[in-house]
Amino acid sequence: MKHSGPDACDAWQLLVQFFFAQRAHLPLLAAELELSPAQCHVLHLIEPGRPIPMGRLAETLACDASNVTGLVDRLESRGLVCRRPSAADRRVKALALTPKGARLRALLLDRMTVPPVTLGRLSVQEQRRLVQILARLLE
Amino acid sequence: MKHSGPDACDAWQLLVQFFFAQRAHLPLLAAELELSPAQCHVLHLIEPGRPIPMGRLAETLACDASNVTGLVDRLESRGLVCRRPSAADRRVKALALTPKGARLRALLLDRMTVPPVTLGRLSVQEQRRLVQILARLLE
DNA sequence: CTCAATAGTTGATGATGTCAACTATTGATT
DNA sequence: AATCAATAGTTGACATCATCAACTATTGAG
Repeated sequence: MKHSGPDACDAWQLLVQFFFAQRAHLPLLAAELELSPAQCHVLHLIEPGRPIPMGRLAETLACDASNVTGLVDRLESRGLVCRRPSAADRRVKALALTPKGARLRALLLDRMTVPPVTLGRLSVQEQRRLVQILARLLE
Repeated sequence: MKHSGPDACDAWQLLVQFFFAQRAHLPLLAAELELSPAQCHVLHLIEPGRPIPMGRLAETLACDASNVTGLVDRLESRGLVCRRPSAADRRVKALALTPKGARLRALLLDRMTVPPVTLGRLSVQEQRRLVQILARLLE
């Protein structure tokens, strides 16, 4: 018994293709801000004013906790994030953006969300449809 | 003169979000096949029966040529790809999949293109629309 | 109070990625 | 034909990414 029809497979295949295409762009974009792709991902996940425990970060990144330690070490040494011991549980350390980190994050999101020219080939109606569909995909 | 309207920006933002969500899945999926994310990308780019020069690979991956050397060294030592000197230009080496490599690649694509459950939430009509839109985005 | 479980760090190791320097080959200019 | 800059790929040095195992500190259940 098949869960997804041929159209779902086609769509997914295209999304995977899109994913690999983007994967190649990220290092260049990151380098311009003197970040690595992994650091971009971390910065992307720490929302301003919403500190996040390191453990949750490891979970979202699907990587080992010790990897997060190193990643954060480097970001912290550049003054982009800071570790704050949690009041509720003294084992956990919450990561917060410094003002400098928040500015860099904003710049990063800004650069990343400049749509490529190909998006301009779609009509406004198609763009809206795409938004609707993707929103349901990600919810 | 405006290049992209607000809808294009929204759409792109969602695609970026999708990208980061997928990025976290890849290492797990790759590990099941005893591959790294980078190796998945390489394998994805070498189509069976269509050898590709190492330089082109570096270009597509947007990374240094020396990086490709190491990447290919490891894949070759596992018998997944082989370097073939080009007849036309003895400087270039074309990468081809071995039968074993082709099988692993097929397995990889198979696993990657299993649509996530969220795609099933879309109607078939929406799926078709998504396919149409993405196809134009990637062409 | 004890003790297993959890959050994070450390150290060892391998993979990824860059850069600079190198070899071999190519192709254009003289 | 001889030269020489440009190109394809490799090598070595080095930083980063990522895993694992072992460790410390803290928590929470019994």
